Amino acid sequence: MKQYKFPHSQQDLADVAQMYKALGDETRLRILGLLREKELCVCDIMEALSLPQSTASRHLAYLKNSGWVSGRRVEKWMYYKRNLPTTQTKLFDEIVNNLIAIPRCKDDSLVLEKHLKKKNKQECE
Amino acid sequence: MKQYKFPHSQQDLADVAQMYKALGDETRLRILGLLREKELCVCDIMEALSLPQSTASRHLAYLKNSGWVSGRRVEKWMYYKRNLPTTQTKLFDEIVNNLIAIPRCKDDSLVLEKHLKKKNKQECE
DNA sequence: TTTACACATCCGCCTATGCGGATTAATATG
DNA sequence: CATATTAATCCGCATAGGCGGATGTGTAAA
Repeated sequence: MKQYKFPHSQQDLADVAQMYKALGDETRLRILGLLREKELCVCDIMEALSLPQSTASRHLAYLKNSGWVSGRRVEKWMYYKRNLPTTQTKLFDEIVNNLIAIPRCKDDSLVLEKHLKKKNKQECE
Repeated sequence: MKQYKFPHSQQDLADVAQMYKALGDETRLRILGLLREKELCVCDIMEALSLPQSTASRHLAYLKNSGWVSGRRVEKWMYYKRNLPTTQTKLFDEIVNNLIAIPRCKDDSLVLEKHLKKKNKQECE
């Protein structure tokens, strides 16, 4: 899996989908919830969520590769923390509104416009 | 798959994960992009994105079951439109901040606090 | 009721991804 | 080097979910 960067509003569609994919798992959401404000090592997360070590580590790797967190080694421990966005942020409604910032989606809209203009009340209504 | 409702800030963790899962696919992001402001029928989406009919229909069903869109039949056509959130919205940074509103994540935080207090500088630092 | 159209669902196929125990790797410490 | 600790990766297995052609369903018109 390639590396993705936060934020994603100007990136490829695949990158954006990848970031959301990372949020589409209960365990990863719980981990992100813990990392909301604290930097934590793997053992903290394991114990707080009662996860097997391999499970905790695997999900942290997934979150890291999706661009949500980053890790640094301190002696024997790996500490993970959120990647903070570099731009101001918004939310759910914005999630959809911001899709227009993705080149592929912008192209799609143009195609749709052409299509709607062409059929122009001939079909579908 | 059970039905989910927008917005999800007070719902079960599984519901939240399901909504994000729906965003974790390029085709569904493109479809949501088209539905940003217009109500469209399946054939519009098929043609705008050059998708086979079964593919368009399947993704729309997924988006509907995840709570992102709703559909209504008008004669032969099925029109889909976004489900508008009922509360004000924010974005990426907020996505993580809002995890604390999910009961399971809140519980997790309490467990973590207990854990951190217990080890209290005995290990890991 | 037959036909046509728009759409939903079924189907087989294939890849992605979840799980957690076992193993490997990295980092101390003796 | 031997050992302990922490975390990453490997492994086999199971399920979710992507794909698109084929088939089924609802609606309308002839």
